[in-house]
Amino acid sequence: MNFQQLKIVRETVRRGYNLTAVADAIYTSQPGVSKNIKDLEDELGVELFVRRGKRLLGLTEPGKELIETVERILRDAQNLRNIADQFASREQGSLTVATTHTQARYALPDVIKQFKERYPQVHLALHQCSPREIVEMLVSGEADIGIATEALEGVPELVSFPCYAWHHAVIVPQDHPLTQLPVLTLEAIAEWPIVTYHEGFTGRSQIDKVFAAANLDVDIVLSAIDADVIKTYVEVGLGIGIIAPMAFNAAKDTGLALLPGDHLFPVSTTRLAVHRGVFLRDYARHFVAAMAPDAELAETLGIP
Amino acid sequence: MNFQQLKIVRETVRRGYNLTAVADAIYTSQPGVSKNIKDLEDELGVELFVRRGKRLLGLTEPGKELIETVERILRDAQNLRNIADQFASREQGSLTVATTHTQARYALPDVIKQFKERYPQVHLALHQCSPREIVEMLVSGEADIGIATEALEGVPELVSFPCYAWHHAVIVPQDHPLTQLPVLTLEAIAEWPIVTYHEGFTGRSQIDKVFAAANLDVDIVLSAIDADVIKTYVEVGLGIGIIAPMAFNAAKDTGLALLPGDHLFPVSTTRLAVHRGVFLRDYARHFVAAMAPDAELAETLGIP
DNA sequence: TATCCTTACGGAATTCGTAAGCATG
DNA sequence: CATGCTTACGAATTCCGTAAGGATA
Repeated sequence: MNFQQLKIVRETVRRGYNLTAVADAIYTSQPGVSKNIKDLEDELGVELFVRRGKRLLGLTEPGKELIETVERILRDAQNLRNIADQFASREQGSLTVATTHTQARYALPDVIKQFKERYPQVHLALHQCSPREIVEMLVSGEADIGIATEALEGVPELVSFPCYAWHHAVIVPQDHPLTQLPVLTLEAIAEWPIVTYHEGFTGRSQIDKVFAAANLDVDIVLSAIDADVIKTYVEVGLGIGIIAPMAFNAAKDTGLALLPGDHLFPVSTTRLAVHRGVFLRDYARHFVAAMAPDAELAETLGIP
Repeated sequence: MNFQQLKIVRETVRRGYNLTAVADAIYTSQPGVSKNIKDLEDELGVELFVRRGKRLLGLTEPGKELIETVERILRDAQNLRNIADQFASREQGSLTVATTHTQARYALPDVIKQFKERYPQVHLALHQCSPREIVEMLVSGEADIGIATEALEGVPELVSFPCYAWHHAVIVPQDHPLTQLPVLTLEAIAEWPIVTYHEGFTGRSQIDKVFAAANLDVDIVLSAIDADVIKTYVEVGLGIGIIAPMAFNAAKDTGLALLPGDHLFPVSTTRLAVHRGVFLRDYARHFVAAMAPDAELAETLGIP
C-alpha cells in the first residue's frame, strides 16, 4: 500500500471512474493508474470498483466503506505537510479563499487589506465563483476557505460558521414613488418590476420565499450575479432592485435611494466554511477569526 | 513521504529514540532507518527529532505536533486492511484479547465458549497480563480488546466501557469466627491477617482506600496476582482473604466460606477497552457486545 | 571501548512509461 | 471506430543492505 495508490483511488472516484482522466490529473500514465488500482485491490484482497467488462462503473460495497478512510489518510498526509510548513515558515505560504462577488466586493476588502499587512509573505488567492462552486472547491481541497450566504450549510464534509447577519433591502431611483411611502410593504414592492440576484446567489432563495409566503406574484425582469449589475439597471429605470444593503454606498450611488427591508425580509447569514479535518495554518486561522469571530476551529481537525 | 517513513517515526518514539532498536523492530537495516528519517525531515522541511551530536533524544516541537497525525495515518492504514479483511472473509481472522487472571479465569470462559461456537474460524488469542501491560498492548496495537478492573479508564488513547459491577468479598475457612458475626464490619476484618491481591490488580486500590478511610491498619501478610493463590493460603490458615466474589465457587471451594462485602467495599467496575479510532471487525464487535452490552462502538472510529 | 548514528556504494526490486492488444458503446 | 482498459516489456529510479567511518557516554 502506498500513497500513490490511495491518491489514484480518490481521484478515480472524483473523476467519475475514468482512468484516463485520472492519469491526466495525477500526471502519470494511464496503464500505471490501472496497475496501481489492481495492485491495491490484490493487496487488500477486495475489489474496490464495480466493473463491466473493462470499464469501471462505481464503487463496490467494500470500496464505499474504504473510500472514507482513504480520504482521511490523504487529508492527514496533507495535514502533515501543512503542519510542517507552519513551523518551517510561519509567515509564508498560500491561502485560497473562494467567495462570491458580493463578499469579494463589499465584505472582504477590509479584511484582506489587514491580512496583507499582517502576513505580507502569504500568497493570497481570491477565487470568485458561485456558492456551489465554492462548496466543490472546498470539498476537493482547491480552496482553503469559502465564504457565501448560500449553500455552505448542510454539507457533511464542511464545517461552517456565521460571519454576520443582514436583511435584503430595496433600491430605487432617487425620486421613485416608493420613497414617499411611510412604511414599505411587500405588496408595494410587488407592484413594480424587480431586478435582483440570480438563483443560488446572495440569498435569492430567501426573497422568493417571502413573496411566495405572502402570496404575491412578482415580475422579476432581470436576475444578475452581482449588485453592480442590478444597480445599473435600476438606475436606467428597468425596475426596482432588491440587494444586500452592504452593496449600497450612499456617497457613490447618488442616483439611487436605499429602502431598508429589515421588517420585510428574513435574516440572511453570511457564512464561512472550511473542510472538516483539514489543518489550518496560523494565518488561515487569523483570517477565519477576522471574518467569523465565533468560529471554533478546534473541532475542525476531527480529533475526538 | 511513504508509509515506511511514517512507521519508522512512530517506532522511533515508541522505542525511546534508539534507531538500532527501531531497525530490529521493523526488520530492516539501521542505516536505512536513519536515511528514511532524514528523507522525511528533508521533505517536510522540519527536524522531527532533537539531536545531541548523532544521538536522538526526543521530539522537537514540530515533531510533537506531527506525531499525532502520523499515528492516525498508520492506524487508518491498518483500518483499511481490517475493513478489507472484513469483506474478504467475514468469519475469518484473529482477535487478541488482553486481560487479567481474574477475568480470564472467571468472567471470560462463558463468553469465549460462545464466541468460538459462533466464529470457529477466528483465531482467538488470550494474553494474560497486568492491567498496565494491557494498556500498553492496546496502545501499541498488539491487542484488540482489553478487559480489566483497573487502569483502563483515563487513558486518552483508549475508549472503555463498563462490563459489570461488583464488590469485594471476604473468604475465610469454613469454621472461622467471622462466620458467626451477625454483620461483618471492617473493624472485624482488620483484626485478622489478610491475604489479597497485589497492587494494581483486581481493585486492590479500592481495598486500600476503604481501610485507610476507616483509619484502620491492616496486616497484609500476602499479596497475590490471582484468587486461586489467595484461596490456597486462606485454606492453610495464613489469614482471611479479600477477593472478587466471582472467584468463589461454593461447589468446589468446600473448605471455605464467602462473606459478601457489598456493604463494606465500594463498587468495582470491570471494564473493556479498545483503541480509539481502530476499526473493529464484526466478530470483535460481537465479542465486545457480549462483554459490555452498553458499549457504543460508533464513536470508537473517531469519525466526527 | 562499546554503543549508536552517518556516509558511501553496489545490487535488487520496484516503479513507470511506451507500445501493442482487446473490449465496448 | 473512437474511447477506455489491460498486458507486456524495457528503462529509470528508488530502495535497501553491507561496509566503513566518526561521535559520544
